[in-house]
Amino acid sequence: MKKKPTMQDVAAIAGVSTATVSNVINNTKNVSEGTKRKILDVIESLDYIPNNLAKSLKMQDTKLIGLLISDIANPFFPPVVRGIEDSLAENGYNLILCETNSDSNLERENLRVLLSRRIEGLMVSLAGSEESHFENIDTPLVFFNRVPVSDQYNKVQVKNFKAAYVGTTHLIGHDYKRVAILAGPQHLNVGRDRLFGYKEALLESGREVDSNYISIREFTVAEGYQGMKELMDRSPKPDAVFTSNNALTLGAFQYLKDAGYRIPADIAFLGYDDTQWATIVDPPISVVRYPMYEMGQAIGAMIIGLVKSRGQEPSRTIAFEPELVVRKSCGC
Amino acid sequence: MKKKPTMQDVAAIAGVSTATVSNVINNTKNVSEGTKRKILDVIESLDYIPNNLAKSLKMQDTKLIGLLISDIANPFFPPVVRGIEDSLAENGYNLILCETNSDSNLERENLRVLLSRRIEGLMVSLAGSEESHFENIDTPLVFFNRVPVSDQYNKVQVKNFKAAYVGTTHLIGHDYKRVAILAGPQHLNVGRDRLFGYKEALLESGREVDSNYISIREFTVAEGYQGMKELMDRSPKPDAVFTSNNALTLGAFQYLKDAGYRIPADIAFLGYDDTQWATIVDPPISVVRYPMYEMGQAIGAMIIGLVKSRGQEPSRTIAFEPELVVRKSCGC
DNA sequence: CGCTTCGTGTTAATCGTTTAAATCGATTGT
DNA sequence: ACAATCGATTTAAACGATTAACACGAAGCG
Repeated sequence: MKKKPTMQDVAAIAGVSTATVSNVINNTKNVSEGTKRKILDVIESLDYIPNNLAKSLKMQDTKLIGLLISDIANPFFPPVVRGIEDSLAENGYNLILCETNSDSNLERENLRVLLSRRIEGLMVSLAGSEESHFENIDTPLVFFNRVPVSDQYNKVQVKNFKAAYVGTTHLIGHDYKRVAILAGPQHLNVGRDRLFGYKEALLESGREVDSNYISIREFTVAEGYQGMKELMDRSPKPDAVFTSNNALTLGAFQYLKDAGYRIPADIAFLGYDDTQWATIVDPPISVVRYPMYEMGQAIGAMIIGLVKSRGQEPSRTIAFEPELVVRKSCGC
Repeated sequence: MKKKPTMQDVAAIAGVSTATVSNVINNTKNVSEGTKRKILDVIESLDYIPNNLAKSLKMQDTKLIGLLISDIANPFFPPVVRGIEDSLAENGYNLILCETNSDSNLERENLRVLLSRRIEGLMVSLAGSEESHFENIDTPLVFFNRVPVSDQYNKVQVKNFKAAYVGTTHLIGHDYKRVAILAGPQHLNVGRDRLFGYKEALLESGREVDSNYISIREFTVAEGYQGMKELMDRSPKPDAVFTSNNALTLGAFQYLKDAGYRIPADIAFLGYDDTQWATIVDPPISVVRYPMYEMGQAIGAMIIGLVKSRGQEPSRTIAFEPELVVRKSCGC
């Protein structure tokens, strides 16, 4: 761990000034072939790597973008993050990752740290319903997935309402009589909008909304399991269910298996997000899905755009279309 | 995007020197209650957030740790990264994530930018078999998952040999006659060691190693599918298979389902890594697994330890024990 | 009363770059 | 022959923090 060589060192050994060294490194001015060669040789022999902190300080840019999410282990995020990373890398930016564990206080703290690191842009999937700490930051900001309602912000979203609407309508269309939903927390847009979509589909086809067939749960596997059990304990039992998040889907499916229900004979099943296992379970399950990698790319592209335009653009929202993938777990 | 206030600004408005401001922010010297209050007020009113670049430059530390992996969308990584993040956050470090897409050239490039950002430590799961670019860096370094053979490095590993050995032995013990393996690339330690473990188990129990029952494949779902097909086209067919990676497991399982084989009646199945779907497929599959989150924590703890001891410690290797989880897909 | 000690606060150098402005010798044009 | 121009290089001032060294008035002490 000896001290790393600096540009001063390079300059001294090559017998030139730091300005010249800087100029050959960045190709920013003409330097004679001779001195250029000499400098490059010294750089090589010292294993000199420029200090980007100093450069960033002087240049007022860091090529660093922050990402603030609840939990990378949530299967929704990895493909999205992959898309983001690819987008950023293409533009020479690096990603600094912070997890909030869905805790708004941690979110606020992490936000401060990121800002003090002078990130040039920030992408966030909200921890909770608290969003005031984002109000006056003057760093380009893109929300995705869990987004605030206010449209003063840039967002990359999913058509949550439509996803649930399309899914529920599909089930209704195949003549299931008692369509249930495993819904998410109502303080999150993703929870609310999907429940609304479900209700609207019911109402539009002349059905009633029966709260017995609605279970509102946290977005976890365990809650999905419990929620599904709760729904199947109703009498009469629902004959179809839409699980409005991937964790809920997994938990619900597990319960139905454990309890010995046959799908779709006893109950039709429509899940959320096209996870790896959707096609290998028995029966392969139908789902409402989004192009997650592409969403990630869009998020990355949007933040880069904002950074380059120095935040002059008006706020935009991109909303991705859901796609219904019909397999064997419900009417088809 | 107006210019952010600096410590100079705060000092000027509060009518003190920057030294004093710095001292109240860092609690590093006694400052009278009065001036402290005044300074804090100014900080508040300006929304002043210290510039960490300047601090890092002066202090020669960044509280930044690099992570170099092939692809966050590989289901192995998310839980590990979660563990790493938690470990780092606990110690006030941030994570900067780079993906190599398993390309050693990209790996080398990313390494350079990370070093130029003056990360204090680096964690890497190798892109390929090329590792020379890590040879002379004097930044604390921890390899995990895909690691170099040389024991001059710090590593957090998995007992790959043992995992395959234990798995294969289990299958042999339940009297399967023709135990096959879906093995990984032999230029990676994880591919090699698992194949060795399989062979060793066979030999030790007096069996022969039959290359007809070995399919060497890339670690992808598609290759798993093809590889499984290849194995089932042998005559006589294998009556048990060990799939030595999670992607291979998924692909292989998919093929067996598609081709209509019954598990374990037609073929016993032993998978790798305890993924979310292992328990909901039919039958629930037995697997060899590792505590991924805990591995992540260990990796994080190790790099922090190295950073704090300034790299004085001798190289260490931590190797996690595999655990055999027996479900319904093979003899039990 | 003179000397030290103490509590607060300031001065100024420093970290490692970038870059506008200055320097300096050689070349060019008239 | 002399000014103007040009190309290559250097000088030195930033960027925004930290901190050793110093300054200064008040208090303590023999």
